[in-house]
Amino acid sequence: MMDQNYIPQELEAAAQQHWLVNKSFCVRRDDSREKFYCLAMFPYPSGKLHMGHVRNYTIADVIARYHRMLGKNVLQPMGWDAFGLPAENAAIQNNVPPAQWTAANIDYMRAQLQRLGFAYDWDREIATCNPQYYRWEQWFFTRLFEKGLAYRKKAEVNWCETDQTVLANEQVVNGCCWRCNNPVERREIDQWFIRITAYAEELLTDIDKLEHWPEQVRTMQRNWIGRSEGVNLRFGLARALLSGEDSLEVYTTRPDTLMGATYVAVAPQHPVARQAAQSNPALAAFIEEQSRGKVAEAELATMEKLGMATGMHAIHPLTGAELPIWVANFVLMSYGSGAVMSVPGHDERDHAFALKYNLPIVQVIAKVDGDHPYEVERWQDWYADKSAIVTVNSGEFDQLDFEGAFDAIADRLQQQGKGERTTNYRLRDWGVSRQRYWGAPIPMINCGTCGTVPVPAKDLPVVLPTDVAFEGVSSPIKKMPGFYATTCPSCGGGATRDTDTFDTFMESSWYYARYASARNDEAMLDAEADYWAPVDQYVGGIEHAILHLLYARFFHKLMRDEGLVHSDEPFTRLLTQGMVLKDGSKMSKSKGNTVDPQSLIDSYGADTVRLFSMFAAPPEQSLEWSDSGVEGANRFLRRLWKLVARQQESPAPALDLAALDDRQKALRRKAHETIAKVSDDFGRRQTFNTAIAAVMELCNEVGKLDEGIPQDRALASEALRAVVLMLCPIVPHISHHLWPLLGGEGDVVNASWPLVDESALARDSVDVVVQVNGKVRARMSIDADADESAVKALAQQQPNVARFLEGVTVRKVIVVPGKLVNIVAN
RNA sequence: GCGGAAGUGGCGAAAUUGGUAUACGCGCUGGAUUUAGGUUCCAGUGCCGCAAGGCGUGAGAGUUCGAGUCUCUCCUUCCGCACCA
Repeated sequence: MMDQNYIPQELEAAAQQHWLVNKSFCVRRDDSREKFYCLAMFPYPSGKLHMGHVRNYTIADVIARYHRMLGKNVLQPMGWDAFGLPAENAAIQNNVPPAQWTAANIDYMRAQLQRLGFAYDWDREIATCNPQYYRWEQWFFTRLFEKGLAYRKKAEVNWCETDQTVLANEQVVNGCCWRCNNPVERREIDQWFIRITAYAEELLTDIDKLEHWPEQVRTMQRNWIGRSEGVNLRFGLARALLSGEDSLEVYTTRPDTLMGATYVAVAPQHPVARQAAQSNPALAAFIEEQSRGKVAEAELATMEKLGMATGMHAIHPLTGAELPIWVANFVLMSYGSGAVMSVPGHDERDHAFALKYNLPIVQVIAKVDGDHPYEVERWQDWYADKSAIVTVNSGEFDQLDFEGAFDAIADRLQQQGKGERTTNYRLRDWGVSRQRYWGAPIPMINCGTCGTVPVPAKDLPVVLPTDVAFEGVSSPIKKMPGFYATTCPSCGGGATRDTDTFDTFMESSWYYARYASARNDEAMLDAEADYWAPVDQYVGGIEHAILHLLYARFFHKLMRDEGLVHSDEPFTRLLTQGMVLKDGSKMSKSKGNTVDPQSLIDSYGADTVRLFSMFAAPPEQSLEWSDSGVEGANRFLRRLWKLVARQQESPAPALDLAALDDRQKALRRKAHETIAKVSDDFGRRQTFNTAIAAVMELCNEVGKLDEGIPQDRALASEALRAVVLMLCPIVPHISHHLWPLLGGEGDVVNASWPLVDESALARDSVDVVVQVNGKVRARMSIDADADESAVKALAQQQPNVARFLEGVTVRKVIVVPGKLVNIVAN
């Protein structure tokens, strides 16, 4: 006899123990079934789970369990993005080595995940700080180096003084460090880069293949890669530079406006600017000020245009005119060649700059219909519309449309060896060196004789020492000769290791593939990875729309080209879950509006927390936290428990379909309509909130059945079995216990998703709404197979309809079969 | 500035293909059970109106027999990018 009261704590522990002992979610290759790889973005082991984790992992778990019930071979692994700065901060604050802090956090959070009942294959668990994991990353990096895809260069980087480290462009948010929010400085330092720009075109075009990704993410990646078509062209220099350089390269997407160029502007860091500054202290001071780079980028965009003349001149490649070269604060050294041809007649920035410094402004583009005389303030309205413009004041290139002018001028430059068509990208190569301790050591050795030498595969991994003490904020291994002193693999002489570590985005760029061959110590990836890849469903936060998801796509292509996998993209379907809010704003420690999942699990059980998370909003939308909503979720589970308990009191007879009356047929129809709707919500729409609502409706109907009537009990039994199956992915623990009580065989986690009995959906009669001029005036129940003219006649006979038709003429009657009749009359 | 998403009861939300606006849940009101509180159960709950009925999906227009849904203009909020030549 089952307990009349729902007590989740004990039954959840029992279910979890059952799954663990039976290794219910440990999977291996099975070619007889379709595979399904479901993955949630792995957590950073920060200490304990927060509500965002719970939501993320619940969504993925529901999807994984649903596909398992469809009969697929489902892999859902879990691991730890274990390297990173917080471990060092904790080490410095609490005097605990990062490795120890991280391991303790992992143990605690693993227990929390298990307490939530997630269907993970724990045999595949990985932690990126484990040398067995990062050795393959080190090996792969040396392969990239050998292929010329990884290189070292001195580069100006974003330097965070607080964290003592370099940041990727992507880690600079509004000119400040993404992590500590302090202003970022610029410094020149030796760095390792990976040539992501070599894959820019493929990364861009393959976005089109990601049809099951949110459009928002695809757009963001397209913009980030930032492809543009234009021309690289060279202005002659009136006097050659000291370096011997006698031309100045610029990039433009609008060569059609070349005849309107009246000056050339270079970035403050440009060689031309530097040389000019040598004999011009005022210019030197200006450049120094502009290079300080303390200004947030958002302000930069709206900042006043500032500049100084260099006194140097450039020779226009087509007219031969001498144009002044200016240093301008709005020209970026990092895009194109760091120099632009300025066309103040048509470019807003060039225009503002020309007005300010009294430089000539020439119109060379006109609107094609000619109705609109050129007005400097208004040209932006039509200048960008390349389909409706024509060149003017451009000598032999006059009266051409955009493409005509583009081609004529590009061809001319090409003929004269002064320029060529080019494609430019906003995307920069990926700087992966970090001057931090808690990361994977970069497997490179600097030898005084041989230069930079990769650590040979047989010597990998380069193990990060974990028994360290921090003095200040800087990396301890930089002061550990035991770590960095080594011999050159090439000449055998004394040499030093690189003491930098990899950007932690390196580890998260390929972990999804490693789960498939997590215990292989012979290779980075093997045939198992090829079997499971790509991930069929990836679930994570929108905050990774660019960084992680672009790097992972890049890595997948690198691994493909190394022969490790044979697909082009790592994630077939992407679901970006919304934020968890409380009182209208994002839950965060700083706002003090967090809810600790652990205390909720302790008081209500994991199923209640899971149910609320899935019920309160669709997965992509933000979720407003509500304590009473959690109560409601728990109340529903208690009701469900009681419905099943009531079933246990007297056994249900076999269902006798022929004996059902209309009321009973309606209930059975409701049950099967619900199965159809919930299947669609789970599979196609991924709207679990409406699926749950539909199941609740069905339960409300089941509650109205009369247990004194044998066939009512039979119907309740059938409906409740379907309810338990449909809820199983969301609330697996209670389902595990209710399933055998309802006569289910075996573990419910291995049961099949319920099927719709089409015959149950049939209707003898349908309810139809009757409108007069679009307003509902009556409802009528009619035979399901009534023909249209009969429906029209019946509709007009409804008393309340007839009342509204008095004194007017019926003009038209529209019939939507099975739904409504609209009588148009006046 | 550019790009994207959204705006529906007191609240979270639903309405999937242009066809009954507000399903489901929360909250609230009344009632039953209870010594009481809580739990549980029953009934009610968009607004105005005694009713008939009218009004109602950010604002305004349009298309249509019919618009939360489509088109245009505008407002607001959130998110992303931001001098990219």
